[in-house]
Amino acid sequence: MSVRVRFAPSPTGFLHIGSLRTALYNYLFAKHHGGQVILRIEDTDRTRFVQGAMEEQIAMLEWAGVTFDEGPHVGGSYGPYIQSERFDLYREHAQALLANGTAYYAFDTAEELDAMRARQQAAGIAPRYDRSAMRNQYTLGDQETARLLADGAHHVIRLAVPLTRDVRYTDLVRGDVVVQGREIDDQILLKSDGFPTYHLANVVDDHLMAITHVIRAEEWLPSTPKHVLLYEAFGWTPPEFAHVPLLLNADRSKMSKRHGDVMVSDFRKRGYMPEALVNYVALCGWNPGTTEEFFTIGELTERFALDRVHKAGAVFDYRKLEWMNAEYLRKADAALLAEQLLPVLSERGYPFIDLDTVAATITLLRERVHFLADIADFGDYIFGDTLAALDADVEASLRANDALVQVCKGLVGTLDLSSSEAFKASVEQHAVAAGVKPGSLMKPLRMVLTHRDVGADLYTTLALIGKERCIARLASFAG
RNA sequence: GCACCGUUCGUCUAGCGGUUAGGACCCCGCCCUUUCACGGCGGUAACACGGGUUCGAGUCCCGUACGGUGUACCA
Repeated sequence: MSVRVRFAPSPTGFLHIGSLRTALYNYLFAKHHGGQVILRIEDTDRTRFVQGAMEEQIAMLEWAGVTFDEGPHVGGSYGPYIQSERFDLYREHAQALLANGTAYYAFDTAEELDAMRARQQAAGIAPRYDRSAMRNQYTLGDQETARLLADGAHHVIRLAVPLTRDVRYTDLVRGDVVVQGREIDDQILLKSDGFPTYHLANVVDDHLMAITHVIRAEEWLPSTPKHVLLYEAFGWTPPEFAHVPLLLNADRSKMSKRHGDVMVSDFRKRGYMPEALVNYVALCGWNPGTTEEFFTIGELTERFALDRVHKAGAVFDYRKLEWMNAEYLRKADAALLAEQLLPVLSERGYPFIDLDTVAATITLLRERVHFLADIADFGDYIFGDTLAALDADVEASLRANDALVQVCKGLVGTLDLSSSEAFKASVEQHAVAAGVKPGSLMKPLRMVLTHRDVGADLYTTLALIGKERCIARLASFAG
């Protein structure tokens, strides 16, 4: 049987970095086995729906290179792929459960349920739906239930969890998991508004869409027994489950907004390359078993296996991500990067610069920065005509350097940028005349010409700035 | 509280009974470079604790501690 996995986000906002990783693992696993990846939108909670969230999430996924074989945006033969368009299906299936006695009607109000929980809490017992004390099909009887239903009373449908047995399943990441039935709540399947809960919709859809492997985050682990029970109630074979570890904040809590950027769009905005983000995130919880750590998404697909997924959560290390982005920045094609940098440059008000110059600047400076856009700042003395203001003290000490002033003056007429050697020779000539070693002039010269004390090789930098602008800068300093 | 899951350097991790416990990020030192960075070399740093099992345990078992997740008519 062909592998079919699904990524099932709910359209309540932007795509979380953890969701990206879950989607990625699904994608890698399916593609590794030559299977299909399905996108399904779980919008059964009408109150949390956010307009445009689905499109945003798809866009971010595609930016990262995670694509789908089926989904609301590409179609497929198991649709519709949006749960709100499948409501009849859930109702029918809930009815089937009612008919075979694995589900029942309940009529409790929110207040009654709150009171129940308060009582349980006071008594020091676990809050769980008390089937024998609340207003439901069991306590009311079939006749009263039918009457209430006929009256149009608000009701829900709950799963009748068998109290006396264990529920067990094998998790592909964690191994065997056993939970006692009495620990599992009588989960609501169909809400009083007629909409299904996640639990029902998820099981029905996974079955109907022929999903073979459910790969999702660890937070779903505690509710998996309910799902296993649902498959049983329907008489279906459950899919394989794999619960992948969470991405964590530095304090080891579930990765969240308060501790830094968590939306994929944030990372994109900050200038991360998708290849770097995917590579890094893949390594949070999975490794190939070797010491290699650079992988394209294709290589990840080749190597990925669920049995090499780590069990414990991974603290998200922004610094290592940054390092990895820098690595990708150094290896990427300079011409391609130049095209990406061009709009940034014009946004910052630099005059039009030809692509080759931008590419050459990127090649020159990329190993000194972590992000492509940093080059726009770092290379301001190449891209712009005017230099950043000089610190007053620095300027004073520069002007106090007689030899430097003298050399700069001389260079105005004789600066030779035809080659590195020619440049050095022209500096040397004036340095000797001024009675100083040429080497001692390199730093101050850089200061005069770029207003920076650090940078790439001076000759190459100057060549990029161009003779004309260099001479103007020398003249403005020495003149 | 209860249930489930987890626990190797600060962080990501390798390890699947016998290792000087390896790699990467970070940090530090040296080299390269009259700058910065890259690069190269080297260094600091970990098996949560207690019992077993075994000739031998980071590796297997049981406890304890700590942490996380869940405990909704949210997903």
